[in-house]
Amino acid sequence: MSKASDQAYEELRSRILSGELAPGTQLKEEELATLCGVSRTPVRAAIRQLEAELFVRRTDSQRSFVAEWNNDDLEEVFVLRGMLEAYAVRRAATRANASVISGLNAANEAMRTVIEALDFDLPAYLAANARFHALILETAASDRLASLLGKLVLQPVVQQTVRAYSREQLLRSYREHVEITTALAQRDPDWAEALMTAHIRRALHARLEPAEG
Amino acid sequence: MSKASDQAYEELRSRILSGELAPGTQLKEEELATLCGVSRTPVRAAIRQLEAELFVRRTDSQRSFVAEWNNDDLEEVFVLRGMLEAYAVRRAATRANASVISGLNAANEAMRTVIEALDFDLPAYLAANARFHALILETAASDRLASLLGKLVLQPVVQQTVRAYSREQLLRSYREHVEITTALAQRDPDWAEALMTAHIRRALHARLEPAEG
DNA sequence: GAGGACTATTTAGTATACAAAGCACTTTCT
DNA sequence: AGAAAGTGCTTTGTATACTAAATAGTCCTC
Repeated sequence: MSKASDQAYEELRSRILSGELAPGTQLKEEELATLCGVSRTPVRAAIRQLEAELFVRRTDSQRSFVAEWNNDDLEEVFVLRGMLEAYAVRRAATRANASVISGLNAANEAMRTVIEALDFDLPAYLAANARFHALILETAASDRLASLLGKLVLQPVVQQTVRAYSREQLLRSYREHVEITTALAQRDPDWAEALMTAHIRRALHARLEPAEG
Repeated sequence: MSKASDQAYEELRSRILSGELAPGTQLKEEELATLCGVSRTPVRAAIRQLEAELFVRRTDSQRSFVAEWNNDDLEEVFVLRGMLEAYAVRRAATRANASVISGLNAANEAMRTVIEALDFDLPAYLAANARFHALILETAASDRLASLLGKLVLQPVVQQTVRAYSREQLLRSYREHVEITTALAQRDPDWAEALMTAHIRRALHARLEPAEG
């Protein structure tokens, strides 16, 4: 995409994530065009993109709304994401080199630093987490897999998941990342896959049952 | 989508499937607009749709080309499709009712009829095959899963796969469908899943090594 | 003759005006 | 009063003209 399309996309995406455009809100092209300071054309492109990424749903009569999430949707996304990320990490295990491993270690260190800090820096945590998963996906070297996962790694979901985490759960998640990294360094696809499956599954349950700590 | 967009989409899709728009061909909006008898706007929408479905790939500089397929791409798609269809049939196993089972049986019967006929009717075979898989997907009742699989059930691939099949292989595929149907009727998710995984995996190998019969 | 920059041509992106389709409200008929 | 049809308003779809970017081809320089 180009300038105006990107602008519209970023603008809408961030407003959806922040909740300014709440779930269920109807997205009207003209209104959004004014909001983003571009014409309807790039707004249309942005909406279609967000629709492909499941941030937006479309009715039969072609009207767009900010997607709403119930527990079934949530479980569905986590299960699918679990399958695909497990496959990704399996592929990554046979492709990871020293530079990948050190990249993963760096992301893990960043995450630990955030967790151990006195005031919790959510954006930094999310960035480190995203870097870890993105690096694995990149190492898996599968365009199609990346394209599918792109539609499932839904930031609002992850965000809420992290909010629901206690510090102990965050630490546990960090340790899982470290162990996955070890499995990759050992080039053990089975180990990596099993760990990733458990990792994603734990995130689902953390999200379904609010943290107790 | 609406009239012009649909028209452009169908037009382009069928020309890609037929090979008239060969893999590697650059898709130029203006040219295609003339071809489809609509303006560039709906053509753009159609191209983006085909891109999401992986029929079309896009370069960094936003130019579009008909996707080319090598064996790695093929394997990747089959593996991903295998995972997702296995999950679909697992869900379907707990949701299938009598009407679903009879629908699957009908598709299977249609497939058998085509295989046993003297001159092989490829479109009829593909239709029966598609009906079987579509019905399972529908029974799985997961919008997101459907959306992901929609991007992977690539007709050109399936088409070539069937061409590569010998009559014996076709019969084997038919029998697998029958057995999957039985597993669903028994509401046995594990059985259904294992069968589906094997079914898709066999299709991959049939495609990779041309038929000997 | 090769490399690099400039220009022309091709192609995609954007804005805008107009057309068509939905939706909601009102009004009318039973 | 309820249902159905009509009408106007809202929203999306399409065409087209214009803008920006990228590519390829040419010419100049070394």
